[in-house]
Amino acid sequence: MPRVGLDPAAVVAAGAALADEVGLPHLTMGLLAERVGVRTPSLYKHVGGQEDLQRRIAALALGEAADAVDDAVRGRAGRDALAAAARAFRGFVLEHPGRYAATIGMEPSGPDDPLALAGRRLLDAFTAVLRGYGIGEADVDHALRMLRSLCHGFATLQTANGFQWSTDIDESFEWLITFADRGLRAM
Amino acid sequence: MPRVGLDPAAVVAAGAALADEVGLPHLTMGLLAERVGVRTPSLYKHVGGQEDLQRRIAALALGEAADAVDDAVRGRAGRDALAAAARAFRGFVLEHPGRYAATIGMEPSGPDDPLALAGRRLLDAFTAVLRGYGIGEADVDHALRMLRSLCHGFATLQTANGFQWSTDIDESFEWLITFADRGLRAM
DNA sequence: GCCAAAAGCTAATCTCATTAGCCTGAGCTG
DNA sequence: CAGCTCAGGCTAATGAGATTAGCTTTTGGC
Repeated sequence: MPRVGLDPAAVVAAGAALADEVGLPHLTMGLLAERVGVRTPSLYKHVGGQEDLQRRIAALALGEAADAVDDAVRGRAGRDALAAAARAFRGFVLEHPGRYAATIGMEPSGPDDPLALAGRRLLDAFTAVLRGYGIGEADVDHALRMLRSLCHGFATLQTANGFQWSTDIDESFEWLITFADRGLRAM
Repeated sequence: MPRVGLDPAAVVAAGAALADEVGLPHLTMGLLAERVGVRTPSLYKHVGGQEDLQRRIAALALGEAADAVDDAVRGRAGRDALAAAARAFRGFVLEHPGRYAATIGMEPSGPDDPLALAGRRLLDAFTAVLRGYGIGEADVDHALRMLRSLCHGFATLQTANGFQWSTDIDESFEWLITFADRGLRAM
């Protein structure tokens, strides 16, 4: 039995990649095992099971999304920052639909759960965008939720093919950025 | 063997109700069979299988959501209409999270698929809201997608417990309605 | 070289979805 | 009223997937 040299991180990374390829619902332990070159039960030496796997994929995805948004925002402010953040976020979701789907409905088990930390980082990245608009203390949380709903809603609807009719989707997204920017500036 | 008197509609309705109670992922054929008082295989006399069941639940949900939004909007215009529609939509999703979840990622098989018709009705209801704002022809589709992303994103994030921190969620939703209203009026 | 733990594996179990094939009762026909 | 048909139930069987138990082998530290 040649050792493959797996570790939890490798399994999770492979699982995330596979989820992006075949869709989260079709990510099965057997398929993942085949992908990493072991028999199914061997996976349980590295992850606790499907739920644990999905949880770790979710944490990975949120961390990557936070990195992407962070990078995009760095050095920008105002509308530039907003547009860069929104595009980076949507780009990430479209490029990694499977791993992003793993984050939906996943609740951190505690405040030091890696999932919670990654989620916090993503949130902070968007908070930085708002800072450039000089939003009042009382409105920051609401504005954050609005931005998050917009980006999350748009991106998930698009990956689900939820926009049926013909108008160009990228154009709609740019329109939406402009809409949000104007609204925030008008506060 | 006492006949139970099932038909597809009854099975779908029970399935939708059960999905709301236990969550869509936990809706199993066995559980549904028990709920309607037959053995599992008997369900297949009424629906084609899990995928068909979910499809029908989705169509039911979209139709009900369209009804709810339609009713809410009737006789209102402008901000009143927008607020009523948004609240009705979110209310529906929060009250029926399971059946609404069934609609996500579900693509109509053709233009006369009941799913497509129900989706169209829901869309029309929101289009009616926009009419009151006198949005230009070129912007209607974008604005519609924006509203949909906002409502869908907010509602699904809320049902997934995606809003962690403490600020009141209903308050955020009202804030969001105001934000959208101001943006639309400023066009 | 020896030992313990880690990392594989096979075999077995359990839950579900789905299919095959049987049975019956309800309604219609003669 | 007897008999036919078929829709709607049922039991039994199959097959996918997740998971667990328990065995074996490699690997790293002494």
